Amino acid sequence: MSCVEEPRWLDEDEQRIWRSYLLGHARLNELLDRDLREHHDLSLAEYEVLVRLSEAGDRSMRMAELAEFSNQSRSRLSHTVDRLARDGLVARNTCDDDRRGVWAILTDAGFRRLAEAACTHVRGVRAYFVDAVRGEDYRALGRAFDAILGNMAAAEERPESVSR
Amino acid sequence: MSCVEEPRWLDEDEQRIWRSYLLGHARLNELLDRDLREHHDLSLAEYEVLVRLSEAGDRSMRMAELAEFSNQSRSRLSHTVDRLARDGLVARNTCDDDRRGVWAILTDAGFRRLAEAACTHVRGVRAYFVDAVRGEDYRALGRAFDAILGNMAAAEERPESVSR
DNA sequence: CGGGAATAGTTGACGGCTCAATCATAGTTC
DNA sequence: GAACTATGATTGAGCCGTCAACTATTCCCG
Repeated sequence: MSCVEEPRWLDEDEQRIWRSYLLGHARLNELLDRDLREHHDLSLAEYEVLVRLSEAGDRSMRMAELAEFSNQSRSRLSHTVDRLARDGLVARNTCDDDRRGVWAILTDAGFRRLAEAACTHVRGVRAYFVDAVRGEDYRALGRAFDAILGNMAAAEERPESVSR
Repeated sequence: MSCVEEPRWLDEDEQRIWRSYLLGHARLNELLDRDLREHHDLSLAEYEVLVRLSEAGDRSMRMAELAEFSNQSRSRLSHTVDRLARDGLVARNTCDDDRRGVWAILTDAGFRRLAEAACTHVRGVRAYFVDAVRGEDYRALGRAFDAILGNMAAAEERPESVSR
């Protein structure tokens, strides 16, 4: 299926900024992922899961909730937790009150690994992201992504989407 | 290998914005990728390659250069071009003056497919990114990612990196 | 010229992600 | 309570990306 009418194309500035964002994100992600893999044998996705578990009460969370918080599909989370469980960093426990459900639990080994990795990771996030941007622009960046998120959420509500 | 000394942790605002960015990017990317795949059977990576080729003189580019411009490793580009060539959207031509080299060439079918896809894609980039952000914040976002890119490039020059 | 280093690109194995199908359990309706 | 539907999570196939090894060509330097 293709698009029925010409869109408003991006002007030069709009395009330049869009591409800075694309390139910047790609490079940053690559760097942070590599740091975690090299030094701590964790992918960004795995790290994210450990972080969210560590912040939860009892260091545990239901799979569906964990999927949301760690920005992964349920299926992807299943696989990620498989790997983390294989390495002993997370354990699974079936849920008593809803026996379809499963709790993912951060083990002590998982907590220790996270503590080490967080140190490296935060250092990177600071050096390459937070501290690289002027404070005023940093706040603007926050507003920008909040707007993007809000707008996407609103678009999902609306009946006819952008693409045809 | 782990990190030797405590980093300066992110304060609440820094962290909130960092996470907005992570989530916003994840959702946006998902959406744009899905639009391209559903309507035009192209991944974002494939789309990017077609775009860069279409902008080059003669609709063709050396593989190494194309890899840079489309933000992919050379190896990844090889695979991506494999797929595009299999679908007849790109052709390969060995280079006359440097016989190690290969030209990737956008075919007519590739150009047509790109024209269709661009329409959908630009519409999405506009709706979900460019037009979702206030003009002032949009420019700030550009400055932010330019700073991030500049800073990473500078860091690569320096001897000792952030991670240990 | 000859040999070693550098460069262009490809390949294949492996791991991660997506998608659709599946299983098990829970809720709902008559 | 039987049948349907909805929900929570997993599975496996297939595609994509990464990494290290490889081939082929060119460059450099004595």
